[in-house]
This record gives sequence, structure tokens and C-alpha cells, in this order.
Amino acid sequence: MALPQYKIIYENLKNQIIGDIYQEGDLLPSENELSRLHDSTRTTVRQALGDLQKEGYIEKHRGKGSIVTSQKSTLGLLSFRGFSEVVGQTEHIMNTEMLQKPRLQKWPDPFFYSLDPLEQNAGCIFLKRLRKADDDSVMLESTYIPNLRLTRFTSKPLINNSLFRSLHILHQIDVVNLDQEVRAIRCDKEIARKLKLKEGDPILHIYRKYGTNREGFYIYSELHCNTEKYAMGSFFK
Amino acid sequence: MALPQYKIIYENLKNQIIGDIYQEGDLLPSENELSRLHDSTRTTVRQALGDLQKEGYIEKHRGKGSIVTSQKSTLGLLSFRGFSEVVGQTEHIMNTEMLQKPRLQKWPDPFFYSLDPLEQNAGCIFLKRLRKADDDSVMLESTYIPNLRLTRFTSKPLINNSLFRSLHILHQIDVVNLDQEVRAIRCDKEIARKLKLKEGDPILHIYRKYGTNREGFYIYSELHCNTEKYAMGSFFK
DNA sequence: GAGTGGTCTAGACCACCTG
DNA sequence: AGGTGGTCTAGACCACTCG
Repeated sequence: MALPQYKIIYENLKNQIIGDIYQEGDLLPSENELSRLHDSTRTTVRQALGDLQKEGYIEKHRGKGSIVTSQKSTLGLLSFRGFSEVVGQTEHIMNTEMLQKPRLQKWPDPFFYSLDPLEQNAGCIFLKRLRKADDDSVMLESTYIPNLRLTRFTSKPLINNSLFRSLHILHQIDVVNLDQEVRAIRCDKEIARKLKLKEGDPILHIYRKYGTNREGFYIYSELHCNTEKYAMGSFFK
Repeated sequence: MALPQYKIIYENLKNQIIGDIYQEGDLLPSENELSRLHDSTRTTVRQALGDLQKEGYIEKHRGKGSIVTSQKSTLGLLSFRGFSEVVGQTEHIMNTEMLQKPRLQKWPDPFFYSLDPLEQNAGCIFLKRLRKADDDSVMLESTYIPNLRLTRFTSKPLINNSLFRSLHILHQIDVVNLDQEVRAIRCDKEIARKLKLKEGDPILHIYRKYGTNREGFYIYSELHCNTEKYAMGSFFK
């Protein structure tokens, strides 16, 4: 269960960036210096820095060093970092309202991704949450998790109110990638009420399939987003 | 101008995947075998495979090998690979209609991203294209490129009809990342006509800022997408 | 047990930036 | 000239999968 060195270095630096110990524009210690600090090699340090760069926390400049990048004013909710991660990266006050606590049920039929028989027979854990930014309702999120080797998951409250955090701590499951489909649709009466919009207003409709470090274990979400005030952002590298 | 080894290996494998020499589900040669084939080391090969994995071409499985992943039925247009790359990865027939050939002009004011004085004073090269999938109009794209050290760019036709390809070949400029904002809006009469929709229909509205390998050189785009038939997809890793 | 990818070491040379 | 990140070598040990 020991974390690899490069992930420790990664977490260490990320927390210092999120915690404003390194601020926007600051230069991180050089790769050689970080190797010395963590009693490691440049290769290992570079693996950590590469992840930070990929996720938009730093920029690297040859001959200069690694620079901490600015926080984004848009909501980085199209990336696969969980909502809780985004909260620490934006200037907006974000919070979550649980509309349906995790409960065991059958998969909807039809479902928006095709399921293999193992997933299908296991049933799913369903939960529904409303995300708010500065007290505006911005996102309605329905999540479906296959009920595979997740003992007592529905009986406990979420840790830090974060699904990903709970899966990590209770079951050592980490999200490693995200496949998503995005559409613009008109919202129906039900969604309109929850997102404080008018029926027929345009919203983002997103289907997601999260990949995890557990072979064959995926998490599915359907999102409806109000983008009147806040755009959904994403960063690719 | 020599490409690094890992990029050569990357391009080599990617072309074989796109060219169906390795097909969906196929196992790539192992890392050790690829090192021997390219007279290189595992580290270098892993750098190439890592990029392929990041972009969704392969999955790696410890103890098994690297497996070529399926083509996507949705349009991977929310990722930062150019449109031309997406064309090779989908089963749909894609093509592009040039609505406004590249021409030099002033920046729109206001512009959707803040420009620095260097960009502002240089003016911009503007072009406008309509993207089609299976003869359906799916995306209207307006692109703005700062006119910095791009001699004679507007006077030549695009190579392979691809902007990114032209920038690469004529100016050694490569896109390395993408920052984007996505919203759902109602389309106006003008856009509706071009995308064959009705005024007021919901569409995706996207602002993009592409980062390049040239320090401080960015490319900007504004997109309007019709998602009635085709969702816009993206893959993160 | 043989082969795979994941992690790591201890170096090297290069292009680039800054003082 | 000295420090930085980019690329690369030639190994090593590990956890995992498969026959």
C-alpha cells in the first residue's frame, strides 16, 4: 500500500501549491534540488513534475525552471479531477447539496453506456448531488457505481463529502481517466426547477465514464450544467 | 530540427494504429521488444507509449502489455488534437469548408481572451471554417492567430487543408496544450443558417486558447457546435 | 518461471536562459 | 560560466499475468 516516491513528491508539491505556500508565478525548486530534498533521482522528480504540468499546476521553462500557474476563474469541471479538487483551485465558493444519498438499486434501462454482464448483475449504487458556486446552482450530477466489492459503502456518510475521497480511503480506488460526451440541450421542467432556469433554456448535458486503477471498474455520471453565469473549463496537455 | 527518438517512436506507432496496421484489441510489441527494434532503451520507449496512452490510443496492462483501444463513435473534438487528427480516429466522414480564407486584420474589440501588447499590436490572421461529419454541419470555427513572425502565411494555401500541419511545417510551431471554456447557448439567426438549425436551438459555445512550443505564442478559437446528432467527446488521462 | 509493465538509480550530453 | 529543463543510457528490482 506504500505510495511510490514520485506520487509522494507530487502530492507534496500539489498541497503546497493549493495551500498557497507556493503562489502563482513562484519558481519551484529545481529538479536537481528536489532530488536532493527528497533523497531521490531526477527521473523520479521529473515524473512528479510531469503530472503537475499535465494537470495545469505548473509550467516548465527550459533554462529557467518550473513556475506555478494562475488559478482559473472558470470552473475546471470538464477535467477529471473531482469536484472537491476544483474547489481548492478556484476563487468561487463551491458547495454541494446531496439530493439522493448513496443507495443500492438496479441500473436504469436503457443506460447511457453499455455495461458488461458483471456490472449489470451487480446492480449499482446511485447518488444525486447539486453543485453550487457562490450560491448559484450550476450542476446537477447523477452518479452510478457498480456494486462490486464495495462492502458497506452505502451505510457510511461520504468522507469530506467527497465521493472520490471515500472510494480512495475505503477501497483504494483512484480515478485515472475520463471519457466524456458533451451536448447542448434544452432543459426540461424538472431540471429547470433544480438549476433555477426556465424550461427550454440551453444547458450542457454530459455523459461520463471514469476509469479507475481497478481493472474493469468504472464509474458513470450524467451531468446537467447551467452555464449562464459560469463556463465549464478544461485544460489539456 | 531532428526529432527526439521518443517522438519518432511515438509517430511510428501512432501511424500504424491510425493506418490499421495495429487494430483495436491488438497487443503492441512489448517495451523491451520496442527498445530492441528502435535500438533504444526502455525509458525512451516508455516516453513514447506514455504519450500514446495519454491520448487514448492504447491502454497498458501490467503483466500483459499495451493494447490498442477502440475508435470512438463520438467526435473527439473537445481534445486539443486538431480536427485533422480526429478525422483519422473516427468512422465518420469528415470534411471542412473554408468560409473565410486566412487574412490579416485587426483583433476584434473586445476579444474573448486578454491579449498582451505584443499580440495586440501585431494584428491577427483570421480564418473561418465549417466542419462537417457525414455531410452534416457540426461545427463553425473562427480562428485568430497573432501575426508574429509568420511571414507570408496568408499568401499560401493550407497544407492538407490543415492549419496545425501548416504551422508545423512552415514555422515549426506545434500545439502543446489547450485551455477552453464551454457554454450552452441559444444560436442566433446567422449561426442557425450555417449549422442548419432553427434560431434559438441550443448549441455549444466554446472559447479556446491553444498553447504552443513557441514561448508566448498562442492561437485563439471560437467554436459553435451543433450536437443534435453528434456529441463532442474528450478523453483525459 | 518467463515475460510484462511500474518504479527507480546514477549517471551523461544537450539547448537554453541568466548574470 | 553556471544552472535549468529535455533527452537518453544501461542497468536494477518489483508486482502482476499467463501458460
